[in-house]
Parts: sequence; C-alpha cells; structure tokens
Amino acid sequence: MENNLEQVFDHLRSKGKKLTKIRKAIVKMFIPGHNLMTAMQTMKELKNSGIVVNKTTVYRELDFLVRNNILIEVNLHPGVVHYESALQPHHHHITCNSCGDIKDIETKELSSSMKKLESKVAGEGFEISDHSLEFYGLCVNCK
Amino acid sequence: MENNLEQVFDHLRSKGKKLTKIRKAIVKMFIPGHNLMTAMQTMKELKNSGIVVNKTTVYRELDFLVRNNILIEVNLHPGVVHYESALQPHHHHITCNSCGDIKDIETKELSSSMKKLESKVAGEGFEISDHSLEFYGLCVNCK
DNA sequence: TGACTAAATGCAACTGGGTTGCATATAATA
DNA sequence: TATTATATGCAACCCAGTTGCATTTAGTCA
Repeated sequence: MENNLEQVFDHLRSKGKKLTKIRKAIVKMFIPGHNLMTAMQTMKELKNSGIVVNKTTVYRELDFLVRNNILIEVNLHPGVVHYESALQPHHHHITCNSCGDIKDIETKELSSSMKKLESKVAGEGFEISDHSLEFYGLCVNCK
Repeated sequence: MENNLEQVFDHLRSKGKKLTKIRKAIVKMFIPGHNLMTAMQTMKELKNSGIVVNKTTVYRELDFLVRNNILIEVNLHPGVVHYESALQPHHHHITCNSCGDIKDIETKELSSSMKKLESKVAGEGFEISDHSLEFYGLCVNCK
C-alpha cells in the first residue's frame, strides 16, 4: 500500500469498510505527512475543522486504523499514546524534554548493528517482531 | 554509587532522607537484582511480605527513588510505568507479546553505531540526553 | 531520654486517558 | 429505497496516577 490517500481509501473499501466523513477526515490528518498526534489532539483538530466527534469514536477509529495497518502507535511517554502514519519509512523520534517538541529522526546508521543484535537474540530463542526506539534531550531552542 | 544496599542507604542518609521501613523494603526489592515492576506490583509484593502500604505512598516512594537516581522508569507499554534499578549496566528489554514475559537484553553491539547516531543528531542542534529502546516479539515458550 | 522538626504516610477525593454496553444512525449494496 | 453490516453517540465506567491536608515517624539535639 502506497503513501497515498486514494489508495488507503480503496484498500479500506475493498475490505468492506465504510468511508465515513469522520474516517476520511482522520485519515487525511495523518496521511500523507509526518503528523504525530494523540487521540485528544486528533479530536481537537477535527473540531477545529468543523467536525465534532465523541471521544469514544476517536479512540475506536484510531484503533481501527492501527488494526488496518494505516496508523501505528508510538509510545513516547507514559500516560498517553501517540499515533502516526504507518505508511512512511521506518524512523524514530526525538522529544525535547523542555518544550515537548517532537522531531523525526533517521536511523540508517543503526540498521546493520540492529540486525546483528536481532539475530543474536533470535539465537537465544526469542523471536523479535518489532522494536521501539525513542530519544530524549533538548532541542535547538531550548538548550 | 555502587550496586549495594548499604551504600544506597548511606547515600540517602547523607542527603538527610529518612530510612523508613517502607523505603528500605522497596529498595531491597529492586537492589541488587533485575527486578522490573510496576507500582501496583510493588504494592502487592510489599503486602506479601507483610507490609501494607497505601498506593499514594508507593507512587510517591517510587518517584522519590527515581529523583534520587536509585530507580529508573521504563516505558514498555502505554498505560503503566515499570521501574527498575538504576544501578545496573545499561541494557534493554524484550517483551513477549503473548505471555507478557520480560527479559533483559544486552546491546553492546549497538553502542558504537548509537554513538555515531547521537553525534549526527547533535550536529543538527539537538542535544540527546537519553534514549529508550525496547523489543517486542515471542519468547521461547510462546513461539 | 524527651522534645522538636523535617520528612514520610494515610486517606479521601479527584483527574484524565481510555473502555464498555447498548441504542441509534449511516454508507454501501442490491 | 430497503436492507444490513458498520460506524457513531451517550452515559457510565475502569484504572493508573495525583492532590490537599491531617497525622505519624525517623533522625537530631538539648
């Protein structure tokens, strides 16, 4: 599946899912792009664009999009889950401990040693299917 | 500070902190060793050893130990914070998606490429002070 | 030893992210 | 346009974690 709105819609349609105005609006907020948002931020953004939605709906919709491989959950801090497009190259994030700003970060320099590590762990019997890598520090403005 | 109970106690004493029976019991549960527990698990363990504590106290105590660099917070999944000794070599964890079992994992094969990455990001103006790396998959028993 | 005081604890009420059950509404299809 | 699976709203709930305030306790010192 490509990083393209119409293709996401077609994909969902082909699985017999409905394209409601809320669903479309949420998908548009995340794809394409680098938006990283919590459920509550998503709800607020929807409101700003004139769509008032119940919080239950937002949570269910984000869950739905994760189950359908359109979004992924990102765990930056305890207490709140962030969501972002699953249709982007693998990357990580760096969070500013002072202002809270979050920036994408490319990690191709890690990929070979990451693979080495994963095969080592696999050798010990564990089968790794996923990992989470997040950085914390101070951004240009705050340091 | 060494990975040693008495030294931890001395350290706290020297900062004018009290060594209550609850505090001592909690520190003992985490140090030395590889215990990784949530606040609620900690409370339960205390209860099992005959010490009944209010949950507020547990949360405050864990916070206190984090602020005093004796414990660190570990973010494995949304919704709950784990704690472990800060007095161990830097390591990571792998969580079994099926049974929930958590195992320590050594990552020395990552350290050089991690450093490379950090200096690259530093070059872009961000100052990294910390990172979180967690793995998810299936353990020997579950795969 | 007892008195003093900062630090620690308990309690009850609260916050906020997230969930559940159930009734209603809506998109897709024929 | 009738049908029906899917999606939505609502109200009540769950649970990790927090707050304010009153009480207790560990450590210090007279």
